[in-house]
Amino acid sequence: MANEKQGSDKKAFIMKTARELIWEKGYDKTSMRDIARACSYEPSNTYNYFSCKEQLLYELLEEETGMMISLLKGLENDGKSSPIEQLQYIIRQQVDLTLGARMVSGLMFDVELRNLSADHVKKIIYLRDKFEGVLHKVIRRGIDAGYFVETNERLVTMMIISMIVRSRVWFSPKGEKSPEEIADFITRFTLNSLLKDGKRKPGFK
Amino acid sequence: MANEKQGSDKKAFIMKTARELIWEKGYDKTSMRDIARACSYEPSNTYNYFSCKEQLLYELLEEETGMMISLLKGLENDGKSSPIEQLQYIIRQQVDLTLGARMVSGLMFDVELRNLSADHVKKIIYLRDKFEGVLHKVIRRGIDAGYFVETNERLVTMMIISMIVRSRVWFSPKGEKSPEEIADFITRFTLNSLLKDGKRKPGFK
Amino acid sequence: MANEKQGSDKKAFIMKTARELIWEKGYDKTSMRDIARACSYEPSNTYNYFSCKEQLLYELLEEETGMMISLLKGLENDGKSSPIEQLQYIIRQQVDLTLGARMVSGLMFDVELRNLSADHVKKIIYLRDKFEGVLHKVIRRGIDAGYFVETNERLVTMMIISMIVRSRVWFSPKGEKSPEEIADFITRFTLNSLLKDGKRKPGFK
Amino acid sequence: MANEKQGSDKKAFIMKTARELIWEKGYDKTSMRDIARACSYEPSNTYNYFSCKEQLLYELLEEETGMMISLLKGLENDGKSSPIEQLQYIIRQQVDLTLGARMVSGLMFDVELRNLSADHVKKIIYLRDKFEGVLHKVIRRGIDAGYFVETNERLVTMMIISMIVRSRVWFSPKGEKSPEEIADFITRFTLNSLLKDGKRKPGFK
DNA sequence: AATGAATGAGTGTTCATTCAT
DNA sequence: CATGAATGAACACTCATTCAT
Repeated sequence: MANEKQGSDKKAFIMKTARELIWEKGYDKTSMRDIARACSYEPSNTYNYFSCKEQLLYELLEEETGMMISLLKGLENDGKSSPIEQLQYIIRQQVDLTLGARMVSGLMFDVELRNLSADHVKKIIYLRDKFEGVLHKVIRRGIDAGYFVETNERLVTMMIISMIVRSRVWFSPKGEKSPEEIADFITRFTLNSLLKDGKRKPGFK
Repeated sequence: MANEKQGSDKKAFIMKTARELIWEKGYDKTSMRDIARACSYEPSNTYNYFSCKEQLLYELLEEETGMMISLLKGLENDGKSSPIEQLQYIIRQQVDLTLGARMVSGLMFDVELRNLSADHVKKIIYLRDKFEGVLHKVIRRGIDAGYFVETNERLVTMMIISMIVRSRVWFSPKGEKSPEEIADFITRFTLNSLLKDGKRKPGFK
Repeated sequence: MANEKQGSDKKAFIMKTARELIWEKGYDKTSMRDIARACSYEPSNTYNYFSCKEQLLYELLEEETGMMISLLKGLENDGKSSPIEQLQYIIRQQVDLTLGARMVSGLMFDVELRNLSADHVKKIIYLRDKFEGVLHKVIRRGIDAGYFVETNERLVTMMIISMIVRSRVWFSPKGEKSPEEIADFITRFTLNSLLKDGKRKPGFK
Repeated sequence: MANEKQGSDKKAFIMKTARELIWEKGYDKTSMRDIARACSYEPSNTYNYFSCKEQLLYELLEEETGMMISLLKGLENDGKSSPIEQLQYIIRQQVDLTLGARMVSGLMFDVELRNLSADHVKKIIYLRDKFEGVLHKVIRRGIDAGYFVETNERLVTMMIISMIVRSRVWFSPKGEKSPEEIADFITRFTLNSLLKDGKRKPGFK
């Protein structure tokens, strides 16, 4: 009768609401009261779903990391598509997650991590490492297959993630570039650095 | 006589202390009490130097941006050194600021900006734009002079800053790479992307 | 068949659990959640058995007082055994109730009384007075029969109860004295004070 | 201008107020708001004087124990007055502390002890043991000097304290007995038990 | 320049309890 | 009988800030 969304999965509804608020104002500035109010119920009720505020943040970040990883499922051992195509695919997916309508991951991840308990940090880092591992492999395969110049794949991974994640800081929905164009730019910028002479395109915008 | 410096330096001392704490724990988690205690005086005394907490943060960020810019002084209209050398110089300076012993700028900048008043945000953004403007020009000069491939210098600027700034997230002082090596890597990664075929080095680590 | 006892015993089970917790932590520090969790069901279920927390406490104290009294049944009008034997019997029973394995009464009684409603307090006091009345009579009979020196039997009653009740504060299960020995000591200490010269034992430990 | 008492020793004023409230309602039922309201200032101000609620209780109990002990100063090594006089003196002082106008110690002590941190409990127990030690010695001296029958002085100490402390539970200011009379009764009851045949009074009320 | 007392709004969280299912 | 969701009042405590001294 009331809110139709609430019936089926109230916990998911709280998480969605909380994510938006934390995304906007940050974990510290978002109070349990804020979240409850935005869900239009009383603060104490939140504790029927999450044991404490930190637990809520943890589940949020866990969900996010999960999403990032799930998009890469199957890619790791996919031998058909070229490393170039794979790189392009990964960057597109992650930029979409960061800047797209579903805006779900990104800088929040980096910054709010320190609000987690040591135990929870460990778990999230474990997931993040799995994600980074996929990127490592793709780049390494590109080098071994002769597409890319010899380089340090771990650092390249960091560069790519940095460019993606921080796009949230300077991206403007009203700006001249769409998320897709930004993804393409990051891809071109990266490939232009990695590809050997002769395999590169002359320029990129 | 012994403490003649203290009079004028007291404010600087508070800022230094505050910067370290905010750097470590974030603006929200750093209370005026924390700062005062670390300075070993009473909280109320802070208000003899700063009208409010937000003002303190503002002056911190202003000082930071100032430092970033001052390192670029003279570079903008320097026609002698090549864009390649200039790029290398800028990246080195900024990485040092971010990861070096004086650790003073970086991600804090991006994140804490939202704790400023609208008016203060405007002022900081103005300074930041000046900084970015130098990078634009350097890259544009590199393109015009035939060193770099044709590209969007604004986006390239963002890529470079992203790679620098976020290095703070994954950098470990105990890790295998020193700040200098990271600066070099970012420089090589960028130049490898920008330089035309034949002008690049075969690989980079 | 197997659990035919459970139906009616469930309430008793809750009371047993609640008593232990309240005994240990006190009424205020024992939440309905605590009790429910210790019974391994949900808090709201408690309200199928007790209208509110105060009611639960009331029934607990009522049960306790009942136990204290029931142990004295028949004693009041028992003309056979001497007042000395009767006093000894009473003290033993009450110390056992306070310090014995079933640990069921004692200081909790004194302290938690203020958590009851005025109405409930009255009822409990009424029962407590009945208990004290038995002690009065025993002592009075001892005086009248020439065993005990002339004294104020009401105050003597208070002394005896005080010694019994507060034993819970300093009693240690690992200590050198067992509950039985403590009961004996209280009995000897009291009798030594009450008995006339010549009827006393020379010393007591 | 406002409250004349506040100026000189505000902390003492808070403690006095808090003691009365805790005495009346118990530690758990007395909120920091209650205490602040009774002092007519805002709750947060309490924390300028006490780091937390537990610290307030601790200082209260420490003060109390201190008072109990200070009344015994000089008694321990006083060879002039007889153990009988000393016992009488101690019981009078403690009953006065418990039931007199200054009502400061007593059952609260026993019960609220569990609200202290382990560390604070240790400190209070240490002080309490000092107090009990004096009683031990007085009784032992009475035995050795031939006044008292041979007995366990530690247990006798417990009996005496129990009778004193719990008087608070049944004492009524409107009742027939004054604190002085109660003290006398406890003294007589005790002495009658301890004194040898022939040294006792025939009865006591 | 520095302090200590004071404030009032706010924080995360707990609690006894209710109610529809 | 039993549950899970919901409530609203309360709690200890923290915060940035003010102000008289």
